Amino acid sequence: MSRGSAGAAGLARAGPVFAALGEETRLALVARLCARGPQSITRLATGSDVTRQAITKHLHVLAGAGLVHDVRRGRERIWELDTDGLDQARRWLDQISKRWDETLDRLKKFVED
Amino acid sequence: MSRGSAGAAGLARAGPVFAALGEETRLALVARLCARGPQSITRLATGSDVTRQAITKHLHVLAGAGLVHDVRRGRERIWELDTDGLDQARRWLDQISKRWDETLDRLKKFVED
DNA sequence: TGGACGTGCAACCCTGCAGTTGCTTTTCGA
DNA sequence: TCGAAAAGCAACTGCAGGGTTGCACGTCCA
Repeated sequence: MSRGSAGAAGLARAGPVFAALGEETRLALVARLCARGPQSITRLATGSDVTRQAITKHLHVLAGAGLVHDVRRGRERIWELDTDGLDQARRWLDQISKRWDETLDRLKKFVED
Repeated sequence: MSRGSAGAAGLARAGPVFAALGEETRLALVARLCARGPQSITRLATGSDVTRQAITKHLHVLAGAGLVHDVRRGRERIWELDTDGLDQARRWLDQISKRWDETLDRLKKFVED
């Protein structure tokens, strides 16, 4: 595979990221972490319409996709955003858009001949 | 929220896009459309490990998220990529990354005082 | 005009997973 | 040291949605 992050490998990496973000509660979680900075689980759960346990599960999914990571602080567990996963997904979208344009150009030339 | 596409409105739009891309079959479908250009349903189904009907459902989900659109041509229905949806998702990711950096800077200054 | 091809529609099965409840463990502070 | 706060663990429920099968409908062409 010599095609960069839009190939099979990049797809395999971007998949879990999109899957993680493709859920309203998790997307809201990411947005909240982004807006208000690193927070504990209970803090994230207050004001949310789901249970603390649900939040915990979602955070682990996000962590699995490389979107967040946690730091223990006393009896608390502080979660904060991880931009690496976001960059991964963005790069994939970039590549797809670019290659799509190239494909259209190729088809256009092919038709014109 | 008057902050552009990273706000609640942008989140509401980006959600379906991520949800659509957050499924292996659909992600592969997008990649395939990107690499080989516009194709009919049966063409997309051949070589895939799922049924034509499954492909059809996935295409409708992608269309709902503004990622693909279809054109009838005789008895065929040709599907092609729609970069608008991709751009939408990319803008959301951009905003999140940027605002996250700003948040970290704010927190840093707050701690240093 | 009839058969082959491409697609649409509807009912159905079943797995994954979001969400909850109840309990235990760990840590802080008075 | 003891109660409260924060989080972890495990079992359970319910439903959305991915996938299939079967059949009907339009379209092309020999």
